[in-house]
Amino acid sequence: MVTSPLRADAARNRDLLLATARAVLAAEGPTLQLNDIARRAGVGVGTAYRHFPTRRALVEALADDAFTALLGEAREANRHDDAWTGVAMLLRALLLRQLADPALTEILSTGPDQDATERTTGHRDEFTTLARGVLERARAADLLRPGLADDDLQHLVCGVVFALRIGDSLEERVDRYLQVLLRGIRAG
Amino acid sequence: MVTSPLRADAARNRDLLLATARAVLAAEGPTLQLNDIARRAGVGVGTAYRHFPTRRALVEALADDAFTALLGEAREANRHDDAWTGVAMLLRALLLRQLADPALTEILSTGPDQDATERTTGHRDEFTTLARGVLERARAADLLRPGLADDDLQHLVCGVVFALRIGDSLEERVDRYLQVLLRGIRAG
Amino acid sequence: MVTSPLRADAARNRDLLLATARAVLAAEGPTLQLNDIARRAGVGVGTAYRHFPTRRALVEALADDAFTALLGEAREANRHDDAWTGVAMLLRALLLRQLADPALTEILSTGPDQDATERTTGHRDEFTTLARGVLERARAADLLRPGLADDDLQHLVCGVVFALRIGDSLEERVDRYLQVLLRGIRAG
Amino acid sequence: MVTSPLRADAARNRDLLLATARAVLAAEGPTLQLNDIARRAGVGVGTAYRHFPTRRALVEALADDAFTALLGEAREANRHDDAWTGVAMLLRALLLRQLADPALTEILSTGPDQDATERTTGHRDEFTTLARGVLERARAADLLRPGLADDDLQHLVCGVVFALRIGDSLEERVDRYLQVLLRGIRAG
DNA sequence: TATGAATGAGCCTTCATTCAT
DNA sequence: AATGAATGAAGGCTCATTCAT
Repeated sequence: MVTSPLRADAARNRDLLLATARAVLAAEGPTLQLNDIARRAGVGVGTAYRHFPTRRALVEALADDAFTALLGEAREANRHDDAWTGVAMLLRALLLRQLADPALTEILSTGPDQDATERTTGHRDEFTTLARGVLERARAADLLRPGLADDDLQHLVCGVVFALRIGDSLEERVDRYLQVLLRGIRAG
Repeated sequence: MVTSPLRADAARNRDLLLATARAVLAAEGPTLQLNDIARRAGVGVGTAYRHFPTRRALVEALADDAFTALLGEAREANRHDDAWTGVAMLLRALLLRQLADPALTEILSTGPDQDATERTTGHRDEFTTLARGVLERARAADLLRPGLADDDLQHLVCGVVFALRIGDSLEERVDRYLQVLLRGIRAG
Repeated sequence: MVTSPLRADAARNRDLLLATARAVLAAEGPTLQLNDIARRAGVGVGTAYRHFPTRRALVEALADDAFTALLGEAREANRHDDAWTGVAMLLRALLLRQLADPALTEILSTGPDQDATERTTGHRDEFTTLARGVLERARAADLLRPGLADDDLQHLVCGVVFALRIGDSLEERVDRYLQVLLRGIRAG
Repeated sequence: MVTSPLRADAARNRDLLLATARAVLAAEGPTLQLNDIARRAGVGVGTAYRHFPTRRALVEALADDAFTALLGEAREANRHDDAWTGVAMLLRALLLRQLADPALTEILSTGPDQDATERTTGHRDEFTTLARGVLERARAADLLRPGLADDDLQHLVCGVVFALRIGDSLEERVDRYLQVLLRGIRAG
């Protein structure tokens, strides 16, 4: 079954809702209210529910661009000659993409069983595969602290994101925290 | 003026409410609702509000034991001969206490301006002082990665707590993550 | 922009709420509770709040007809040839409209700063202007006891309404009290 | 049955409650809350309820002094040589006492059937008798507008009180409004 | 398909009153 | 007699979701 292309007006509404939700998410934190988004988008609640039957579906749609970009960066990390540089690229991308889009953090911090769309599950699987590649290479070269599972790394990055969001002046702390993480997971 | 000891029945209710809240917090996450706690404790809503006028007051009361214990451990870390061991003791205590009591994480992850009681503000100040002592000693011995502020450390530990809570089998991951953090913040 | 006409069902609910509120107000005094009105109207609370976001908005809507009618009568009073008859018409209308609709008394007895709608503020302003016209004409002809401000008159009528509502058999006392007032404010 | 004299401490508490209630009434309007009064008086709620089992009982106790003083003035009015002066004295006293003590207005604006104490009922009866005397004398001398019942006068004064309380700068309006009333009720 | 009115469960909070201490 | 903790009905309001138009 192929998803039928949206009618022009339906597509416009969908984009409008996403743009509005993104703005609200950035400005007011992760308490998305479909009602509120619909009103601000100048669209009926019913329309909002048609496009995004659950809050989760909306969050996934919001995160989709960031997730796609992240996959591209993960592929690049995988291709890089130097194994450790690959790890650094991967984690850096994972960190920055989440900082730039809180919706992505919500997706990555929760289980795949909560995914509303197959698309997100697919992204998740692909990312897992790519990350495994990057990390296995590093492990093969004894660059990674022994005992760290792939999931551990992903969780730790989420943790760093959380740590960064606690205080102010986030931007100037990003590299500091990233270096701590990288040094911490490195062998030796 | 000394706070008068509670009447026996009042003390019983207070404890009942705290125990209930602790159980709910552990089982269902940080969405404490005073009404709900009161109902589950088999106590009138009014009683809950008398003891804890706001959600924050309840969380602080919940966290109080853990916070007190943490202070004791921080003092111990401060007294330890070896500066680096002191740091490890401090961060380990900070990590374990939060894992054991989610209320403590809420207190530590939010601003002091939200504190409802002076007692909590006092704890916070004392912890800050103790931590500064521990960390300054380590800095004086060039044991700590340059550029890390005291707050950074506290935030990073909160981040590790967050990371640990994302997945399952939390206990077996604790030491792994803690080692990553310690290695990451160590100089050299 | 014209206020769009309500959908048929919305209009029905609005009218239902107003009718219910009017009945309750007449029967049980000025303690309007939105929750209660909604329940009695057989309508969800949310519906009540959608139509009347505050108690004040409801009271203003209730008083609207009476206020509009009062404005008509005030215009008529203003146009009447005889200045004193104009005064009598004005005060009589002010008195009778309040007796017929307690909501109007609430509006007139409280400050314009509490108005929820511009419409009510507009009514209030227009009434003030009309009343000033009527009273100025009477003052110019030395028919009004010196020293009485426009506001005094309005307050005194509210006072007479209050006096009438204290006891029973209201109707037969109206003219008596009105005559007392008219004689009292007349010069000489 | 004679009311037993209060123990000294009980009398002290009673006075304390009354003084507090009077202050609150003056400062914050007629929404007396027994709980609140008790707390402000530094007395247990239970004690407040012992002394004043209902809100009404408290209001009556509050009004008692004013009511007693009013009776004295009514007697004086009754004794005055000039019948019309007697009326003026009576109404003036009735007006000023209410302005000075809102509790008195509440008593006078409600039915005798709501009285909690016999004492208040007695006051009410005595006042009625005295007022009847004053007014009958005036009627006998054809000084009073025909058709006005004793109750009408009392209600009208309550209305004037209400009118005075609507706006600001109450004091400077008292005499103006009182003159309106006196002129209005006078024959001719 | 789009709309937005309607719904009502459910949370927060207050306060009059009772009753154990 | 005094105290004040406990109670819980009740009111205010929000918001996720459904459904008539």
